[in-house]
Amino acid sequence: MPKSDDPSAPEEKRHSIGARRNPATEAAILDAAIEIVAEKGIARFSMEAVARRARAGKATLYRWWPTRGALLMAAYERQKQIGGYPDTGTLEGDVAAVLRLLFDHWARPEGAIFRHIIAAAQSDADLAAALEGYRRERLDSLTVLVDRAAARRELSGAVSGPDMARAIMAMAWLHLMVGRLDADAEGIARTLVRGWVADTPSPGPAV
Amino acid sequence: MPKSDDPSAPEEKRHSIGARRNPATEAAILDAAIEIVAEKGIARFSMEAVARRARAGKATLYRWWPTRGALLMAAYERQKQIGGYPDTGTLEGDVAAVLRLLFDHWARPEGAIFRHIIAAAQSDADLAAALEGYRRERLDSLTVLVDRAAARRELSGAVSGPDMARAIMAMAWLHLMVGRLDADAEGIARTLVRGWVADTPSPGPAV
Amino acid sequence: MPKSDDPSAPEEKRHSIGARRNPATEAAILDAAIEIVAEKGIARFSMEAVARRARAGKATLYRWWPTRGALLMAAYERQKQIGGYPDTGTLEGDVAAVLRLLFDHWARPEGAIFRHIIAAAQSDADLAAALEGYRRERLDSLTVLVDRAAARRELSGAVSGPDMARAIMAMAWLHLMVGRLDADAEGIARTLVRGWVADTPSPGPAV
Amino acid sequence: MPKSDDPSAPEEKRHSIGARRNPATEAAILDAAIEIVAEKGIARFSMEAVARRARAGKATLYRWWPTRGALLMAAYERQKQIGGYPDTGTLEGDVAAVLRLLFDHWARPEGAIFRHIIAAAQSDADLAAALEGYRRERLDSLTVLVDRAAARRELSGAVSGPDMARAIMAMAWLHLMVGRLDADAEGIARTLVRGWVADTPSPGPAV
DNA sequence: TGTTAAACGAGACGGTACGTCATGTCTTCTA
DNA sequence: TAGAAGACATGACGTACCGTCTCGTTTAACA
Repeated sequence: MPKSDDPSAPEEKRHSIGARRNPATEAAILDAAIEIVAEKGIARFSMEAVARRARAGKATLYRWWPTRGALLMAAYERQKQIGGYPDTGTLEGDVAAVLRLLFDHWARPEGAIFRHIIAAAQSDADLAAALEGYRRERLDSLTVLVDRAAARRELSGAVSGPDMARAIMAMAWLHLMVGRLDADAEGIARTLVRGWVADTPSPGPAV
Repeated sequence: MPKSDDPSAPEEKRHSIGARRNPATEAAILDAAIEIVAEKGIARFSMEAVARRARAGKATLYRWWPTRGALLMAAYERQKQIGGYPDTGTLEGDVAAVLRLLFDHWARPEGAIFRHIIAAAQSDADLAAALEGYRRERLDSLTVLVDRAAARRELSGAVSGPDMARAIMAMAWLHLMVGRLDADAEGIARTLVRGWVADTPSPGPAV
Repeated sequence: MPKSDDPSAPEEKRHSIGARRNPATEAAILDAAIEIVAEKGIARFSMEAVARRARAGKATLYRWWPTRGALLMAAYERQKQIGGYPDTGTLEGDVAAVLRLLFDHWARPEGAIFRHIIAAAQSDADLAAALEGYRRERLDSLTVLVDRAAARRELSGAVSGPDMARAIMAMAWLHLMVGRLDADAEGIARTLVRGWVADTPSPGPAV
Repeated sequence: MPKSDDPSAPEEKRHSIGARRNPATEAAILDAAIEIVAEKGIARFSMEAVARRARAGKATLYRWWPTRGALLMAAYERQKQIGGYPDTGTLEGDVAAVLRLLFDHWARPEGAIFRHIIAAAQSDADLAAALEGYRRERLDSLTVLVDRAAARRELSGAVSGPDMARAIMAMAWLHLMVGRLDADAEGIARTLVRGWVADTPSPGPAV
C-alpha cells in the first residue's frame, strides 16, 4: 500500500468558508492525526499522511500547526480526558490512584501519543515550550492531592507541595518513557510517600 | 562531496585492511557522529551526514550500526565517563551528589546525546532494548548508594533498594527531558529521602 | 485519475548498478518524458509526472537533468531524426523541401516538443544556452543547401550563405510557434529566394 | 500580506464602486503586472503576486482576466506604443527601419513581455488565439510598407505583399526568441528584399 | 604463491517526506 | 454587486535522507 492512506470515508470535499478557519477541516485533520497514530504508530505519522487521510492540503496543515510537534500536541489535547483525582483518604492512596489513572490512560493507543510528544520536544523548541506549559498545568493540578493531605494534617512538613508534585510526575513519566505502564502503582506511591531513612535522629533541622 | 559537511581534515583515504573491521574507520565514524551532534544538534545528525563527515561509505555505517539509534547509542557510550559515586556519609547527601554528577554530565554537549537516545527509543524497538539494558545497568550501579546506607543502618525499611534506585533515576530523567538540569539537587534528594507524611500515628491502613 | 500516471508496464524495479549512471534508468525516464508529452501534452509534463511514470525517484531526475527544460531537450534529442536534405536541383526547391520536412516532423506529437523547448528557453538561461548550441548546429547544416546552389552557380551574390540559413530558420520557427505547420512550403521558399524588388536599376552596390 | 511583494505605496484601500468595474482597480492590477515582469522577470509573475502587489483580491483578477496569459496580454497592450513606420524611400530601407524599431522596443524591460506571451501561448489556447489576432493585425499594418513600395513601382511582382509581411515578422520574431535583438537590421532587410538567385536564365522549372 | 573473501569509499537508485508556492474556487464581510 | 481578504484542495516544486545495491580497490587469511 504505497500511496492511499485510505481516506475510506468518501467525505465530500471541504471548500473554504471564507477568509476564516473552517472547523470541519480542523476536525478532520485532528481526527486523522489521532487515527494514524493509533493505527499505524508514530513512525507513520507525518504531515503528508495526515493531509492525505484528512483530504486536506498540506498548506492547510502548515497554516495552523507549523510543525509536526504542534499538530501532535493539538491531537493529544483533543482526545485526552483524565478527569479529577479520586479521594482515597490518604496521601499514599491518592498518589497510587493518580498513577494508576495515568498509566491506564497512557496504555491506550491514543494516550500513547504523549510519549512521542515528549520525544519530539527534544528536537523542537516550540513543542518543548508547549509541553512545558502543559507540564506546569499538570503540576498545579497535582497540588490538590497535597492540599487534601495538608487539610487532613497528614504531612510531615519536611517536603514542599510542589516538590512532591514534581516527584510524582517524574515517576509517572519514567514509566511512560521506558514502557513500564504495568508497574505497581502502590509500590511507587509508597516509595515516594514514606521516608527512606529512619527519622529518629534526624541529622538536622529539615530546612 | 556534494554538500561538504566539511570533513576538514584531508585525512588520507582509509582503505580496507582485509576481511575484518578497520578500527580507524570505526573511530572516524563515531568521532564524526559525536562532533555532528555537538556542533549541529541532533536534527542534523543523519547517517548520510555522518558518512559524509567521516569520509565513509554509507554501507560501512549500516554494516556495523543497523539503525540511526544504534549509532547514536554507540557514540554516547564512546564518550561517557561518569565514574564512581562519592560517599558523603548520608544517603541524602549521596543522592544529591549523584544527581549533581548526572546533571553536570548531561549539560555538556556530548552528554546531551542521551536525551535524544531516550527520544529515539520511543520509535525504535532495537534502540529501546539497548536503552533498557543500559538502564538496568545504571539501576544496579545506583544500588551501591542504598547498600552503603544500609551498612550505616540509616534505612527505615519501608522502601526497598530497587525502588529507591528507580525513584532517583526518575527524578534525574525528568529533569533531563524537560531541560531543567539546573535544578536543585539537594532539594530533590530531600524530597525523595525524607518521608512526606508524619509516620507517627498512621491515619489508617495504607491500602 | 489523481495519482497513477499508469506506469502500465509492471517493469521490474531498477536498482543501482554501482556508483555510475544506469542506462536503463536513463532510457526509462526519457521514454516516459516523450510519452507524457505525446499523450497528455506539455502542460502535464512535470518532473513529478515523469518520475512517476518511469518509476524513478525524483532525485534521480534532478541528478542528471537539473531543470525541466534540460529534460525536455534531452527527450527531444532522443527521438528526433530528420535525416539529410534532398537535392531537388534548385535552391528554391531545396528550401521548400527542407521546410516541408521540418513541418512534417514538428506536426508529429513528439516533434511538438520543440516549440515548448523554445518557449521554456525564454525563462531558463541554461536551456536557452543549450538551444542556442542546437540552433547553430542546425544553421550550419542548412549551409549545405547554399553550397549546393553555389556549386550550381545559381546564386546572385547579394546575400551571404549564413544570412540565407537564418532566414530559412526564421520562417520555419515562426510557423512552428504560431501553429501554422500546414503552410505552403513552396510559397515560403519563393518568398525567400526570389527578389522582392525589380533589380534592374539596383539602387546601389550591394554591400 | 504574508510575503510582501512590497506594495510600497500605502495606497488607500480601493473599495467597490458598485456593481461595475472599478477602473482604479484595473489600473492598479495592470500596473502591478507590468512592474513585476520588469523587476522580477516573468518567472515571478503570477496571479498571486500581482494580486498581492496590487492589493487586489485574487477573485477580482480572475473575474476580468481568466488566465495568466490573458492578464499578460492585457499588460502588454497597455504599455506598447510602436507608432507608425518611417518612410525611407526604399523598401529595403523601410524594412530595416521597422526591424530596428521592433528590436529597440523589445529590448526594453516592458517590451520583453512579448516574448513571454509567445512562450505562454504555446501552452494556452486562449492566449494563442489572442496572440493570433494581434499577429494578424500587425501583419496588416506591415502591408503599408509593401503598398508604399508598390506605389513607387519598386516591386518585382514575384512575391505577394502578405508573404513579404510574414517574412519580415518571421525574422523579427526569430531574433526576439533567441535573444539576438542586437542583430544587424540592414543585413536582415537586404537578405529579405534582394533575390538570392541570379534570375536571368532560371536554370530550370522551379520544383 | 596465488586465490578468495570481506571491508571499504563511492555514489546511483527508488522512495517518502519535507516545507513552500501557485492555481483556481469558494465564502464572508464591507462599502 | 464589486471588491478585499484569505481559507481551501490540489499538486508541482526542489531538497534531504532513507536503506539497498553494485562497483572497483585493497588487504589479510586461506589453499
